[in-house]
Amino acid sequence: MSHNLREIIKTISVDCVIFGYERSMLEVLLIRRAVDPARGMWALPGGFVKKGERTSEAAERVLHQTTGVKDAYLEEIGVFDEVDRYPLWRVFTVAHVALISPEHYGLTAGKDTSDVRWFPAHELPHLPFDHSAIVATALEKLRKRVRTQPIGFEIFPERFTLPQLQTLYEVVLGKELDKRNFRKKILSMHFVRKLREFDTNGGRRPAAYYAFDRKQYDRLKDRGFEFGL
Amino acid sequence: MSHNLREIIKTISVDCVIFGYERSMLEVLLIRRAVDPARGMWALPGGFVKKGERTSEAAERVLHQTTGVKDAYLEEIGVFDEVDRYPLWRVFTVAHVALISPEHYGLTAGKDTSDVRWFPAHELPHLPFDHSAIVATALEKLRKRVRTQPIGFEIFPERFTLPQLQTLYEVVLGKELDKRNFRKKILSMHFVRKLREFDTNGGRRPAAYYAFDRKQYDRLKDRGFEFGL
DNA sequence: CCAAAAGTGTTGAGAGTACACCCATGG
DNA sequence: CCATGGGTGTACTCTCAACACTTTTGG
Repeated sequence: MSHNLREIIKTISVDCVIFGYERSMLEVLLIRRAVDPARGMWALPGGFVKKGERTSEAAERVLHQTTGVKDAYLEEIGVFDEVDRYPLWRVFTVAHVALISPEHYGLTAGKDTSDVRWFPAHELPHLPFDHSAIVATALEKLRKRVRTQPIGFEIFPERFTLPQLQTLYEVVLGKELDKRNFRKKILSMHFVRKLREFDTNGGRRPAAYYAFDRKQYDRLKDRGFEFGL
Repeated sequence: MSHNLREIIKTISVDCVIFGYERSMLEVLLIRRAVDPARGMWALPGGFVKKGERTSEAAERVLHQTTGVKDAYLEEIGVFDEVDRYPLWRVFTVAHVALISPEHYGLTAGKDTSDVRWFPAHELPHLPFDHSAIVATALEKLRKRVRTQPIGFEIFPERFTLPQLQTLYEVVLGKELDKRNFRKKILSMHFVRKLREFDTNGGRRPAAYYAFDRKQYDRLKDRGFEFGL
């Protein structure tokens, strides 16, 4: 083992596809690369793994450094390791997906906002290396996950309306859902509870706010239930 | 890039959990380690990745070397990288699951059979490193997979009986299934067709042999359907 | 009073589940 | 003729999918 556990391992990196949900859109957080290769391009946040660190820890570190968020949903998607994916030397990268609530996220916390930005997941700029493939895989993973366990907790602020939640599902799944069936389904799971507050924005009937019931939510997640939509 | 693409990368290895189905049991292929560390112990087949190779290719190579099988179902399960998982130096391993049909498998092809053996998946010997955790994760993966797409094609010989297929599912899922419901389900998918041959072994009514219909099977797999059992 | 989105129930079809008896063979 | 496992059908329940109108607000 190395003496210096903070030294980096140049062969192994992590990259994070960080999803957030804002303005009724699924968005991905990109950073502007400050160093070569691909300096100046928008790319996935990532970095090399350190000697005393696991890849999952490296991914948490990257997430924390770019967003200030800890303890978010963060999951490995897979290894990306085409031989020439990185131009300078051989790098194996372990890709991760994260879901965070932009509200929890202090984007400008100590950072110049000009080098970290949300982009709509379906209108990303051209990305360097194999980052486009990584994003595509992350989206796929998200689509599968959405079908086997509820999302929302990780990606939403404290309170939200059911139409907002529905829009999230529609964006992720890429298809429209029936309002009534969606509500029926969500409410039957009992992991959200209605608040006595209302979203009074706009010329329309106010939408009731809901909040997640953490206990129920965790219980359901552990059981690993089906979520057919 | 290195000049010698066949040189190994000592930081990254692959390990394969190779499942087979025989004697009505789900089995795992282990090899007896010929070198230190853990020389003489039964362990997962694996090896270091080479410089000109992807991890998926390394896994295919390992599978081919130990079984003679190419083009089997082989999928990444994840990275296992506890800092001290390997006693000599830091090694990140990318674990894979494979399903093969023991019939296709020339176990003794050029190999001394004493150092490669099937073990019942639920009665494995004590394994070195983190290999037990890898097997546990592989089994979990298999359980999930079994629910979203049919297995059998990869793991079964050319022809098989429905009771055999049912037993496979029971072993993987760890619960008994109703004969009638199972047959109804399988037959309704039309990816198996009945042959005019029968398994006449034993003092019982002969079981009809079936074979997979590759086209239908692939079509279903692509659609990614639900397989509730 | 108009536009815009929130909210609300019912019905029919299909899938899953539970369940018991007869059949073909080898010994 | 007996033991062993193979093979078959039906009824009930529950979940999913389709579908239209009323409500509340801001402008």
